Amino acid sequence: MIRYSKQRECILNYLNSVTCHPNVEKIYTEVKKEIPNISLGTVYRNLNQLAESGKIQKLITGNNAEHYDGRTDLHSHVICRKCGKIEDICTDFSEHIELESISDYSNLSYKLTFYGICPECSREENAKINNS
Amino acid sequence: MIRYSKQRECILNYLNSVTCHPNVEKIYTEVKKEIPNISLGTVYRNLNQLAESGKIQKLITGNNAEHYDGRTDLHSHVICRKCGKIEDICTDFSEHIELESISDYSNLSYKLTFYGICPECSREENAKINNS
DNA sequence: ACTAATAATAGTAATTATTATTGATTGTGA
DNA sequence: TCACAATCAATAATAATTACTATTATTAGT
Repeated sequence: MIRYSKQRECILNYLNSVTCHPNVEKIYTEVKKEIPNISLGTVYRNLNQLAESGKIQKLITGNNAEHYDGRTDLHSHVICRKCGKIEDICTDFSEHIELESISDYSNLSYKLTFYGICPECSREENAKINNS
Repeated sequence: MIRYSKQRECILNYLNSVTCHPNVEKIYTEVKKEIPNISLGTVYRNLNQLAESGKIQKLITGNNAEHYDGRTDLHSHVICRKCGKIEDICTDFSEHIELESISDYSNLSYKLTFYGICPECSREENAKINNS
């Protein structure tokens, strides 16, 4: 049985209040402002539970640290290869991807993730080249 | 300058000889059969280097452990939500995904990953339901 | 409202995956 | 062949996550 806790509510509220895709550390420090003695384990436990119950989304980014998204609708992300920043992609591809025909796995879903260099990192890169 | 090492060659050979998508531990134990005193650090270092130089592909699966793929062409994977098994998907979607129009990031690429329940895990699931 | 049952918590220890360090060894261009 | 940087094995260190335990808080039933 799942019962209320103000810690979990606070975590969910935070994720719903931002458009970024924070990692656990960021979530921890933000929620700490509301509940100063919250424990990191509590944050992990509740994030997993919220993701399990579909109230938030766990993102797999490859930046060896879990990131979370308050949006639960199907959408894509673009991740910067340099700085690891994550942004939403609004274009919808679902009409092009017919899940049934893909494989013999059941309950199929998909994740479409883009990787690139964000404008800020591109600018830095160019500055470096011009200076050398 | 990159120079030859039998350890790296052995790792690459192993990855090219299998169609599965092993994690570091599996690669380590397999390569150990050829080179018994190889060090785990060496496996990590060479996997990163091989991935960097594009000879193999690092997979981001969410099963908090890196997996690697000897295939370097653009293809998709399907991952079982239960047991974490990874398999190749042959269908090509690239014609549906126009990278340029996606975002203001440069050097864009994408990863399309499917999640589902594999036939084996489905069967287990059904057996469980029938027994209870 | 009171209480018993137990889910959730804080704090901390343990685990797991990965990277860094170090000093010895080895491959390669000169 | 020789000099030297790349690579190695072994091990220590770090980072991310999970597990443990005694305490606190929520909830269902009275």
